[in-house]
This record gives sequence, structure tokens and C-alpha cells, in this order.
Amino acid sequence: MAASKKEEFKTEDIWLADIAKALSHPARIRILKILTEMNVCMCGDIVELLPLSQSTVSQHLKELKRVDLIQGDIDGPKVCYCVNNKTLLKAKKELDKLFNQVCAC
Amino acid sequence: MAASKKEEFKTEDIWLADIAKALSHPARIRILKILTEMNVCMCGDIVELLPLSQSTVSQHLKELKRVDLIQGDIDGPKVCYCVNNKTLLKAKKELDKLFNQVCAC
DNA sequence: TTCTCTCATCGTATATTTACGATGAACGAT
DNA sequence: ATCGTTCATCGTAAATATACGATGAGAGAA
Repeated sequence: MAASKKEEFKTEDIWLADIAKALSHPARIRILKILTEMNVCMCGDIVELLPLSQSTVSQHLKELKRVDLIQGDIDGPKVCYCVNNKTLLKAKKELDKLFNQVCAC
Repeated sequence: MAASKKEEFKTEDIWLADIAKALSHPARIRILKILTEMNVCMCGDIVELLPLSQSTVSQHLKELKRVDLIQGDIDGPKVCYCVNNKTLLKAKKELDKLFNQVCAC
């Protein structure tokens, strides 16, 4: 592209688009579900459940962390990942708001 | 990248990720809102409201059409765009389902 | 210390996205 | 038939995303 023009939009729309971007790969949708289903949630556990290499999974986790949808707590050599309920709640609320504005339902 | 591995995931997760991808740019969030707010909804009207060129807006409209979030009805030389309530409703429902699975709320 | 386990990051290749101007197709009006 | 309006698509450039193997950092165990 040329320079991105994303920053020229409203903060609210930029934030929602950013959350949507984090959810825009099936691996990341799956990771969120896995983190909820499992109590122990190491990166290695996720790698075993996905058809992706460790480094690729790590990149997807980074993208989810970037928008604060998940967090990783260091526990010795391991990292325990879990979903961030506060951000999920905000995302749910803002998406609801969008759909209520946009959808006749 | 190497070849994409998106197709190796569950249909449900792929669909939701695809909807999220369509929502992953603030211009497309804005377009959905504009289409709802306005009754007449030509491409040119949208171009005037966004800091983007006509060809770029047309590309964003194409991405929203790709996942059936909007539709364009040809009216002479014009194209009248409007949101597709059926898909919006499905997206709302599936996103709600995701957040109810994933979020303790 | 040395070995192992866990994970992030680096380097790299390729695909996709974003953006624009230019062009062309389709239609109504003159 | 020609002109103007509307919009999609083509061509192009540059940024970003996706994927992997290799490497390295950090912590606990031997």
C-alpha cells in the first residue's frame, strides 16, 4: 500500500477494527476457546492441538496479547496463558453496540 | 508465508474469522454505520465521507460484499448499497456464542 | 555446572492487504 | 451518436500477515 490511513478514523472504530483483526484467523479463535476449556494453558499444550509450529503459535499468541485479549503469566520456564475477561467483556459490549446500530434486529 | 493453513480449522471458526477479517479495518466499520444511517447509499456518497479514494472505497465495499455483510443493487449507472440483515444477524449470533463460550460474563 | 524443557524472537520466504491513479464498462441524458 | 456520471477493475507499489526452522534466553533438575 501507500501509507496506512487507519489512524484517520475515530478511536472507537479503530479499536473495534483492531479487536476484529485479532479475531481474523481461525487459529486465534481456536486458541481463545482452548484457553477457556483448559485449566493449564501452556504454549506447548496449544501447539499440540493446532496444525501449526511452535513459532507460529507463539506469533498468534503475541497478536492476541497485543490487543490484550489474553495474558501470559510466567511460571518458571513455562508461561501460563489465560483469557483476559476485562477486554473480552469490553469487546463483547462494543460489538453488541455496533450490531445494534447497524442491524435491524 | 508458506501456504496458508486456515482451511485446516473447523468451518465454524473459519467463518467467524472471515467475518472478523471483513470488520478488521476502521473504514469498513465506518461504511457499515454509514449504510445504516443513510437511506440513499451510493458509493460516491461514501467516498465523500471517508479520507480514501474512490477505488480504495470500492475495494473495501468488495471485501464487505465477499462475506455477504452488504449487498449492492444496480440502479442505472449507480449502485445502491445496503447492509445485509440476514448475515449481520448470523454474525451477531455467532459472535455472541463465541463470547459466551470464552468469556466469564 | 550442565542438561533439559519451555518459549520468544530472528531471519526468511511468500501471500495478502491497503492504497492510488488510470482505464474502461454501463447507463441516462443531450 | 456523444457526453457526463458512476463505479469496478487493472496495474502497481509498499506494508503487513502467515508460516517455518534455527537460535537463544531463562528456569529448574541432575
